[in-house]
Parts: sequence; structure tokens; C-alpha cells
Amino acid sequence: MSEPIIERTPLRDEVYRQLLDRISRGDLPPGARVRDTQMANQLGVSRTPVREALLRLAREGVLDADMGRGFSVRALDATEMREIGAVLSSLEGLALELSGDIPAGRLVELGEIDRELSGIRGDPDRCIDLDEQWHRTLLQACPNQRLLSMISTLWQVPRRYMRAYLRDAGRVSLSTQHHARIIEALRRGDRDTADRRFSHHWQRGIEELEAWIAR
Amino acid sequence: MSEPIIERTPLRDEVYRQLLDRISRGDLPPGARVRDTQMANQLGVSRTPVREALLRLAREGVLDADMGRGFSVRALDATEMREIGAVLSSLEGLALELSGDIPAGRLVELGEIDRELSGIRGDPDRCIDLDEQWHRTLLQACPNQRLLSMISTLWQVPRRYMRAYLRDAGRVSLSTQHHARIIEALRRGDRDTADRRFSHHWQRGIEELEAWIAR
DNA sequence: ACTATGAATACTGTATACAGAATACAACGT
DNA sequence: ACGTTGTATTCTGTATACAGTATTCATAGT
Repeated sequence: MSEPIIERTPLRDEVYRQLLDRISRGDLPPGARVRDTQMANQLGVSRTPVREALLRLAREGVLDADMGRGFSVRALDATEMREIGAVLSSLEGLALELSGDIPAGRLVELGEIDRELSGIRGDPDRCIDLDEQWHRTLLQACPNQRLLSMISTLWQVPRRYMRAYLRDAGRVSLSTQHHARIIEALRRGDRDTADRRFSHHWQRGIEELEAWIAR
Repeated sequence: MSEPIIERTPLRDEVYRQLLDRISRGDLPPGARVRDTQMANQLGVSRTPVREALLRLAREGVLDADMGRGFSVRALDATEMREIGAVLSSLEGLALELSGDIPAGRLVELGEIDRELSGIRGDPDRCIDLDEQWHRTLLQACPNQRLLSMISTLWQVPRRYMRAYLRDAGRVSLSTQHHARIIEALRRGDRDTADRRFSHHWQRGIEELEAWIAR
């Protein structure tokens, strides 16, 4: 009838966040088995909500679920990065198209994120957070909520790759230059160029990660 | 180490299929509550795999999950159709682009599906199946597996709308004409036109459904 | 040393149990 | 008749139990 005033959140959601945190933080490295019993004990809940979260992560491509053998953190693999990257690039492109004109204030905000991003030395996690935040801010105005939520779910995947890459290669990618060029085009109101640069930005990022995976 | 020869499939997958079937078949109409205990009894399994399937369907947008109030079939709503439709259109467009040249044999196959589709009178389910099969066949050659699997998951949504629409309005949509025009462009090897017509096809389909929902 | 064999253990998938919230309903008062 | 309050019942979310399968580790044989 009416909206509940007091929000109760299912345990599985909290467990989901915790697991994602540990995985993207590298606490649970690729290939590591994730035992539900153990997790349940660590988090102080029962196996049920843990399994619910694990099942969800498996559907999202973060975990592997082998029948009878439980869950493990999916190994990094160039094909996955390329495939998800192509999808994400296309979806973010769509979201950008749907976003209408980006107000000047938003562009300033983007510039600030970018400035902070370029100033970072040796903090992969912060770096990834800022990069994702840049994208999220850019697409904030997109009215297609489901599109945005799909995008944010899909980001789980490149995140893991970026983290491993940054941590290993140390090098910060050249994304801030790309970002600046995209903002520049948007400021001029040149959507086509912005779209093209945006897609190029993704392309390069994927290639960079892919090359690194192939070592 | 090696692939298991004998495939064991989790009960949740079978339950998932059963539920989806009952929902898209209109057995469980929009708004209907889905009680896990009841389902478990009907299907002869315990609540656990049922809930796992329900949780998955909720993530896929087929069900609503209200905390403490269980699951119900999501009501049809124009916004959802529009939002998912836009995403699906874009993703199928991408898949088409990635598909390379469609071999002549495939085009013939598409024509046959279309012919059967246009011959149907008053069988919504078969109609939807064929339409989806047409799309699936068209995109079969796309090498991006994850893209294809996302597409097929997303199709769950328009399916429900199409079914309700066809059953109510009775009228078969004009999709076969669109299909023919897309095939024609592909046969000429004119990818740009094909892409444009494909996207137009989606656009019109969404509009048709949307208009009907708004009644 | 290295491979087979088997028992012990750990862990998974599924079933069941339990506590508390939501819903249905009846008795009561107005 | 209609709303209210209390109670019984149903159902959900989470915990726990159980059966069967992997995995591990020690032992024995080559």
C-alpha cells in the first residue's frame, strides 16, 4: 500500500558488497576458491545469504561456479575483457547520446576529477575509483535508469583487470588526456566528436589491458 | 583439471526455466505473487533452489522482490519497456556489426523463419518464439559470446510485453515486413542500411508496445 | 622416489527448522 | 453497517541439518 519508512536491507546485499570489496581489493585474488562456510563464519552470518551473494556474483561474471565444486574468483582472461569491454563501450556510448547536453557545471566537475586523477601516484584503488567516478559523472544525466544500472554492474569486470594491471605495471594509463579531449569536444557542443573520442578512449583502454594480459 | 563428462545441472536452473515458462506463458500474470513454498511444493523440490531462481529472476527484471513481502511478477510498465528496449536495440546493433558478413545460407534461413511467422494467426507464443529466433539467427555469427548471452537474458523483458500485447490486441505486428527489408539490405551487402533498418525496426516495435501499454 | 589406494575430512547442493513479520479474519464496540 | 483491535495463520528471511561428492593426506606397493 504505502512505502515502508524504515528500510530493511537483506543480508545478501551486505554480503554482496563485502565480497565485491574483498575481490576488487585483491584480497581474494583471481583463481582463489571462495568457500561459503568460511565466508559465513568470517562475516558472522549463515551460509544462506552468502550463497545468494555468491550466486549473484557468478551471474555477473566475477566468480566461477562449478557444479559440486563451489565458487572461485574468475581468472583474468583477455577474451572476457575484450567482450565485456565492447559491450560497456557501446552502452556508455548510448548513455552519452541519451544524456542530452551536459551542463557546464558538470564539465567543470569532470575536469576536477581528472585533475585529481592525474595527480595520483601509486594508488591503484583510488585511481580506479576516480576513473569510474568520471564515467559515472559524465553519464549521470542519462534518463535511462536501467541502462545506468547495467553499466554499473558491468563495471565490476574491467575494475578487476584495471586493478591487476595498475598494481603490476605501476604505470597510470593515459586516460586523463583522453578525458580532457572528450570534455573539450563536449564544451564545444560537438557531440559527434565527443562520441568518437569516447569510443576511442574505450578502445585504447581495452587494448592496453589486453596487451598486458597477453604479457 | 579436465571437463566433467557427465553434466550435472543445479536444480535452480531447472526451476528457473520452469518459472520463466509459467510467467511468459501468462500462467503467472503480472502482479501475481509467487510464493516460494507453494512453488517448491508444486515442483517437488525444496524452497532453497526455488528461492535461488526467484532471486535471479528478480535481478533480471521479471520479478519484484520486496523485502519481507516476497516475490511478485512485475507489472508491465511503459518506462521499463522503453528503457530495456533501447538497451537491447543498441546491443543487437552492436552484435550485428560484429557479425561480419552474413552468409547467403543464413539469409535464406531468416527468410524461412519470416515466412512461417507471417503465416501465423492467433498464436502469440509461437509468434514471439519465431521473432526471437529470427533475431537469434541473425546474430548467431557474432563472436562476442557474452554479448549474445546478455541479449538473450534481456529478451525476457520484451517477451512478456509482446505476449500481453499480442494476446490482447490480437494483431500481429508488421515485423515481418521490416525483417524482409533488413534481409534485403544484407543481401546487397549494404551494412549501413541494414543497421539503420534494424534500429528502426526496434524503434517501431517499442513504440507499438508502448502505445498499447498507455492504451 | 614415485604412483596407487583408501580412509578421513571438508565442502557443496539441497532440505528442513525456526523466529519474526505480514496478512487474514473474527469478535467486539460504536 | 462499519471501523478497530486482537489473534491465528501464512509466509518470508535466515539458520541449521543432512546426504553425497571432492579433496586431502597418509600409507603401502612398485
